[in-house]
Amino acid sequence: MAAAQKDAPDKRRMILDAAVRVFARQGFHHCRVSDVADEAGVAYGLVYHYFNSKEEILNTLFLERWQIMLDAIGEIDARDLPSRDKLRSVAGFIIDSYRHDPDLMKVIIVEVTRAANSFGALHLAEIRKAYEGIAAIVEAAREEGSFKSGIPAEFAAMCFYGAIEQLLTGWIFEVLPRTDEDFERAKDLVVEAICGGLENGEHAVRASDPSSGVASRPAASG
Amino acid sequence: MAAAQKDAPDKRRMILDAAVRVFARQGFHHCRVSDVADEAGVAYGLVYHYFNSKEEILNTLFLERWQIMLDAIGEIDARDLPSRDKLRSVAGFIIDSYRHDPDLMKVIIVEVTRAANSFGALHLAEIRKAYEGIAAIVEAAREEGSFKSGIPAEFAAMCFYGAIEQLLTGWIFEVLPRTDEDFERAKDLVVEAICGGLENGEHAVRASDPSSGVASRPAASG
DNA sequence: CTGCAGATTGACTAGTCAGTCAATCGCTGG
DNA sequence: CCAGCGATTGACTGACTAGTCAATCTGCAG
Repeated sequence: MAAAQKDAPDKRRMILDAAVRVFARQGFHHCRVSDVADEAGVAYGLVYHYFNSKEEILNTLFLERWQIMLDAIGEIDARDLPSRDKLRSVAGFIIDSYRHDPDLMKVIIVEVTRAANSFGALHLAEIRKAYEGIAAIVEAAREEGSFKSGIPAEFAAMCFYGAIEQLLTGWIFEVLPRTDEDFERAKDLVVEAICGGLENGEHAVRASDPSSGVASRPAASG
Repeated sequence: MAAAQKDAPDKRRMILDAAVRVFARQGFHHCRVSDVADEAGVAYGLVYHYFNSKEEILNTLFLERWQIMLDAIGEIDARDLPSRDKLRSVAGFIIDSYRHDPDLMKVIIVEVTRAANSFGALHLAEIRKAYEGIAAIVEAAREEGSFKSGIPAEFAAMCFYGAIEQLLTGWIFEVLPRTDEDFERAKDLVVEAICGGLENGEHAVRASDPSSGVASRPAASG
């Protein structure tokens, strides 16, 4: 029993950690279960001793990490802080998650978060909770008047989360620099961009009437 | 030759259109080439008459559409408009692209844009051009002083594009409502959120207009 | 020492599917 | 009417791999 609780979780964890590396390197669909087993240094069959399928490994990885994020968002929301600082904390948490384990975040974003036909659909409810957690922060800000009432909280949450996920994607694809300084700066910049806006407050540039002829056509073909 | 330009492109186009539907419905990895052939109403082998591989179909779909978007962004940038209106046009174009052909945009976002290990990496340069096109608009705004100089144009472009892509993802996953009105409103809201920011300018407009239909998305869901 | 139970092994099976290819179709020009 | 050629067909193959399973190992309790 002591062995069962010392060795067994050990190998299981080794398999999960190996899977993160393999999935991140080759992609879930382009790797074999034997790649994971080899990376973990265990026999092929042992993977199926701990997991029922290849997919279950990915599910486990996602759920483990996502729950941590949901807990973090909930905890941040409960703090007594200005709304902007709460969003800054959320951005900081997600960015630090990437910094701490880029492979895992890569796998979650690439293989789950955007996989509308497989894992994404399966975990839709979980993914949604993250939006809702952020929306709760925005909603409180709207009610207290610090955020615009004209932008629905759920909509604002999507924009905010989307901006952050795009930054992670930029790092994953190596189109954005990845020094410690870049990560730290990004935390502040993304909050400034979304909460404060891109426009200069001083100039107070008024946009033209949105219903006017600012044409946008998707160039219909076929 | 008349036949070659009338019939041949016809079947080819039927295969491409069928592939969009099948890829969107089942996902690129979860469908068979025979599914595409069946959907198109052609024989299996004909797919390989027009395309060298299953992947080439996806590449073709992506490149066709992405080029249209790059052209649109370039054309919008060249217009004589305030920067905010340019970004409004870009957002409008992308959102209308989704509205016009949701399956195609779903495939592009789900199978290419976020597929860091396969197609995404292959088309990284193309994807990047979109960021750069948006960044050019932001950069002009910074130089003329209407946008904050403290937020790098490339960074702002990532946030802006990320917010839009997240909206599309929300529609794809059906977590956001998809009426015509929702699409139209989203165009203005995303620009207001990113350019104007979520925060209230100077004064909190607390109990100004609670009955207005602007903020009418109930957050009552559990 | 013995036997159980869970951990571990890796060869094997069963099924899948991308891509091939030889045959056939159908148009067009001679 | 035929020859030629691209378009079209769909059965077939070769390669791949997720998941199974019977054998083996290991630690421990009796």
